[in-house]
Amino acid sequence: MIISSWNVNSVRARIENIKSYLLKYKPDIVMMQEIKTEDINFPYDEFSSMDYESHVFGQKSYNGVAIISKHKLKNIRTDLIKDKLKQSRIISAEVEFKKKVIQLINIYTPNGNPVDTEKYDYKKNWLDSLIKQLKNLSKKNENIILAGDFNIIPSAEDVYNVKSFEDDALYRLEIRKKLREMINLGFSDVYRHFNEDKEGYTFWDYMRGAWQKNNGMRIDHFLASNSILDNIKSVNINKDPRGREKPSDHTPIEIKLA
DNA sequence: ATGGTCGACGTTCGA
Repeated sequence: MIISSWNVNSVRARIENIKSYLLKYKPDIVMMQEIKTEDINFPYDEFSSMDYESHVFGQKSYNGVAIISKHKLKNIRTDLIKDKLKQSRIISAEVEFKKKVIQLINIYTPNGNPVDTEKYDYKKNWLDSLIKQLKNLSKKNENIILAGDFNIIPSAEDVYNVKSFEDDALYRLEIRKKLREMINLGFSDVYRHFNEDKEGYTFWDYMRGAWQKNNGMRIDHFLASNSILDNIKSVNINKDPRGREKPSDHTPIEIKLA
């Protein structure tokens, strides 16, 4: 089973790019972020005609997350985080795999820039709320896959020019520590589990020819409960969609379960 | 040097 996470930067603007990806790589489940639309305008029919069911937590113009799946998903939840601003940034669902119920949690963490503003505080509070919830959920179900756009660069080797990011909301020590807190609850950064020091960028800005110059960063992640690591056979950052026409600024990261 | 580029119920904001 292939599970993919992809910040699509508008599901409607990206629909042809997404369909090409689904046709070519046939992921079983895609956890999407930044769909940038209300539920009512989500392209349900496009995906159902390709045998995907859709579960959507949308929002007008900004944010929004969704999970599309070829397998039946259960217990869809969008209430896992107390969000003062009521932004649509988290959706979870359960999928059964080899007699195990795996809880899939799809997140779009606030960007947090510029630092030392209410935006930065919102990111910190949002992450604190997520950590608290993860702690609770881990007690109930030891099989959790948390994926999405974390807007966190884990380490210096995960960004093209660390000097310019030292005081950025994606890399500040305080923010990296929150990722560490999550991992310390009993999770692994799946990409780093399989790749000790290999570059694994998932995002390249539209500006300044970042893609052509490979000025990227690794901010889209899969965290998996250590108890299900044995079921994860591989991880792949699929750079194909980023190089196509009308790309998102992010590219999908995929894990294979068996 | 505050540029550059995307997307959205856009004439500006968020990334």
